[in-house]
Amino acid sequence: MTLSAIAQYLAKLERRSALPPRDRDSFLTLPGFYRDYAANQTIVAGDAPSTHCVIVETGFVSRARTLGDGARQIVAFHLPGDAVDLQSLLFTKTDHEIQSHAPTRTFWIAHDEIFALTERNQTIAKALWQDTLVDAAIFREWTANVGQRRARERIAHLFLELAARYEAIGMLDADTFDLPVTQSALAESLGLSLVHLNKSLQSLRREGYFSTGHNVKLERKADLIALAKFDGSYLHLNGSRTVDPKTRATVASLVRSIPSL
Amino acid sequence: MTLSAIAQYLAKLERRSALPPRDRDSFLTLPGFYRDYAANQTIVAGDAPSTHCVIVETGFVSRARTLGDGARQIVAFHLPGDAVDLQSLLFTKTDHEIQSHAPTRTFWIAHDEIFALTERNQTIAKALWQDTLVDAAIFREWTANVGQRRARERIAHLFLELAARYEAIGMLDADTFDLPVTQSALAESLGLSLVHLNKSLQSLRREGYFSTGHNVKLERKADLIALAKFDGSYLHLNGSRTVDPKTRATVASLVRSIPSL
DNA sequence: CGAAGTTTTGAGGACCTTCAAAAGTTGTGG
DNA sequence: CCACAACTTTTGAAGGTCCTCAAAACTTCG
Repeated sequence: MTLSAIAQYLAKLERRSALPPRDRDSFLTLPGFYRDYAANQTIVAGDAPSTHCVIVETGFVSRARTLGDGARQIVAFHLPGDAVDLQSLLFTKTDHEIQSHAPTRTFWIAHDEIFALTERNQTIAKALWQDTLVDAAIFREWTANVGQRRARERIAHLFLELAARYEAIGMLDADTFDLPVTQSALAESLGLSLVHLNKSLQSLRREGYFSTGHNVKLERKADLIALAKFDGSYLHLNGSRTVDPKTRATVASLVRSIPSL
Repeated sequence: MTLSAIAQYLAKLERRSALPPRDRDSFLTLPGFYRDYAANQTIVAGDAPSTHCVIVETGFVSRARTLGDGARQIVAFHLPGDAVDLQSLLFTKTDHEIQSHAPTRTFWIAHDEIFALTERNQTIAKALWQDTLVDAAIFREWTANVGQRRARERIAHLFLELAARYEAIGMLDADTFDLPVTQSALAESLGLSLVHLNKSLQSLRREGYFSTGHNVKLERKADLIALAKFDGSYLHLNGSRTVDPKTRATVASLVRSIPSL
């Protein structure tokens, strides 16, 4: 049994900070509608007006930015329970394309419904804001990944990120996860040419780091972590804002005591 | 006369959506303290607890992520009137270093003060959230820049982004802006080696695209835009939601009074 | 079984990196 | 105000990573 999109998304938010039961209900009753897509379809076009927030219930989705000359950079992959489009909640236009890579079921919530909810519920507003900040942390990590690592390390890093995120939603089984994208899409997400991505993938497979098919099985996860120098804390998957007030006060006073330079 | 850090930041927020006068006041009276830094100093360490939000009043600041092997990726530059650390407002730890590249004056506001304000003021909460979303859009664009463009185009793109952002705060004068960073830092922001950055810079200068010193003068801006395929809409500099024109004019005139350094 | 899409292979060359050192610049103290 | 140290920019050269082009092999699906 698959949980509804909203329930999955709620679970994701609550992994970071729990919500009171009443808030939970008002979240779960947000009105919206479902929409299904086959693989390789455009869910939101690059220049579409931004009116709804899309949550993935099942499937696999990418967000891409198309540059002037036709080059595309995939800037995020989204798994079940991810909110794809909160990034454009406060803008009138999306600035990127959303695309399905596998049969995908989405739930659509009008922005106005979200505003109505956040305006009367601080806790939820904060949880949503936090979620967009986690996305932003992932964007930064991707910039670092593409800017500082070379092909094999980039691949390893991406696979480890996906494994960690699948694990968080209970969909990592024996270090194996779905990756229903073409090598061409992988290349676009890693800033590599298709040919070079292919050869790098092969060399990693040959060395037994992982095997790939419709899914990826990490065979030598520890070695991959070492190869990519992976540190998944940027994913903020475990409760991060559970700081007891006493600690907070102590830290604050420490900071205050640092003299100006 | 330079506007205070908060006033500059408020002006930045209001360029996107105007605030009612009362909200403006509660924003401007946020308590905090100033801290000054010489060039090339660490403002926030990579593993520091996240307790305050830092606004740049004057100077030039970078945010960088250090990878396991010592490689660094600068993921953002911040100009006067930018809030550097809103990205970690809802986390307990920063995951990046903040560094000054020129003599810099910062204003520090405790997170708790910001929470207290946003909890009683929806409009401000939304404006701050929106600001973090704009930052995220810039992160995405940087990923695309590093992933899809080659050295000369990357440089052109970065310079055009900085020019647009300086222009928005009234600090672009004859297509000239301050860039008080070493080539080494530039290289770290663009995912290039120092040597290759240097040679690419030289070739662009030789062809008359721009001249550089402590500041950058874009001599052939239109050609640069074509070279980089630059489309600055991701910066969300002009009112993207609702700005009442009168307010815009007021703010603009305030901003105009900020002199160049 | 054929058509369309995807992965793989090969080869040549461009882009970019690394290493190492020289030249130029900035800041400091005598 | 000069001299020296530290830092930054520039140069050269060799080599690796990665890209482009082009075509073959493989897979998927109607």
